[in-house]
Amino acid sequence: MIGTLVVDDDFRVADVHAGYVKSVTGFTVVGVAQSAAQTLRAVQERRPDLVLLDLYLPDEHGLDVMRRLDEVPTPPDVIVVSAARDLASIRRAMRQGAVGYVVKPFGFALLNERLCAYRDLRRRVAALSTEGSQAAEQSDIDALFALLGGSTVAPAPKGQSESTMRLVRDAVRHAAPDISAVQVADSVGISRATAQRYLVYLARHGVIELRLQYGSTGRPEHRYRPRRG
Amino acid sequence: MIGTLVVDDDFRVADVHAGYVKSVTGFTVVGVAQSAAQTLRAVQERRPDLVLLDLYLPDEHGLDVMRRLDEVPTPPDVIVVSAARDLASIRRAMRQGAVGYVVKPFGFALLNERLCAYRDLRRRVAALSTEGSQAAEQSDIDALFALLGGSTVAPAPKGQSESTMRLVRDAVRHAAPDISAVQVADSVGISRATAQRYLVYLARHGVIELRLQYGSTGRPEHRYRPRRG
DNA sequence: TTGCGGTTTTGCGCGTTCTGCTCACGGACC
DNA sequence: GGTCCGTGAGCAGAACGCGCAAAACCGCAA
Repeated sequence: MIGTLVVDDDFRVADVHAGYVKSVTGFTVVGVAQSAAQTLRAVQERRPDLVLLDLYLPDEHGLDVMRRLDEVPTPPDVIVVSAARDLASIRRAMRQGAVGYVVKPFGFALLNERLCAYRDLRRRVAALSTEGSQAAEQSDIDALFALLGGSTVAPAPKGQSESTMRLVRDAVRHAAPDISAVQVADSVGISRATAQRYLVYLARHGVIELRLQYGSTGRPEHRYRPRRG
Repeated sequence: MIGTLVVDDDFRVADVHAGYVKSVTGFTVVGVAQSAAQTLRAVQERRPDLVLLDLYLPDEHGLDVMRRLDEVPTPPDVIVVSAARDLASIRRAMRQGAVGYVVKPFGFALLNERLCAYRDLRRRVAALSTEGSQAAEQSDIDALFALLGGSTVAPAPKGQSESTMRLVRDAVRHAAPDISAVQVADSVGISRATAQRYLVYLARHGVIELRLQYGSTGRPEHRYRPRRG
């Protein structure tokens, strides 16, 4: 079990995040903190493996807190969870060794993906440490760093391109609250048929959600939305 | 140019590494250090972008040095260079935000690959920072973390020449607002196949940007444009 | 309640165009 | 004269748009 500390200045948001974490197999929530002071104390007392760290805290900036997390005997890993999307914060988080960075607000799917990637990383580390030879090969190290990036996307669907996939996914992600196939086609600049092909693929793989819109005459319209818990 | 500080307790090894770094286009060596104290001073004085950090230093362990590098005004990135292959060191280096970990002894090819990956990462960051909106998308952040893994592409510039690369790059740079593969081929005076080979390489390494042109029937055309606002 | 026509949307095969890969040719450097 | 590196030509297939048929709903009448 991966003990996780959830940090957010808004306790309702923290609760939602904690709920997400709990429903991912292999993860438990060992505490919830709403300030830098609470975070540091919780890390020292509960010894979490992972911290979901918000950056906007009332008493201190999250990235400064993060730097001090290294000073405890068993420093936790950190996934930054913030509405801050400026490059400076992202870059600094990376430099300080964050294993992930998700922008709020986000749905369950995104966090689930990151947590699973982190779980894979830990599993790989555990597998290496139990192997007879204590010496890791360069290829093992490379594999670990590659897991940091996360096997985020399925590399190559058949007959579909990565660029178009991103366009369609972003179109759905920015649509509020949902969007139809023709709207996606119009927004991206592709034909309806192509848009539908990609939407079906994304829905089948759980990246987006499908809802049927009834009411008017004719066949019900498929409306897509980004996956929320 | 990416200013690099090479750190190794053995000055001959440091010299070899410095030679490697210098021969990678885009990198310069701004200093060489053989101890923790020298490293810290050099970082403060020379402000390198990147540090090739050995772990076995006479006065202090490299990972402890690394932690203190964050405290300077412009903290550098770190690639760990060490004969230590134990999981604890590797794990801690990752947690502290190392962008790479190469085990000694290694050849030029390996270091070259890592440096190229790091250069791609910087280019990507620079491209994002010059884009009008300061707000990065989640997908952009994901891409940045994926570049940390680096194993995404084989950065072997094999079968390509430097002069042709410049020709293709300049052709894209002077095209407004974007240009197709056949147009590049026509403009430079090479075949379409060759132009495409170079364009793919440049796009993969973040020098130019790729956009798909939809609308007409048939496979969409790849249109390339230089990276900037 | 059930069946039928109308309507709108999805789903799929097909043709089209561009890409990416493979292989053979030509020049340069030994 | 052999070997290697970069290029050009040709071909399989990747990824799109078009158009039609089937699907799935609603309304209405029997």
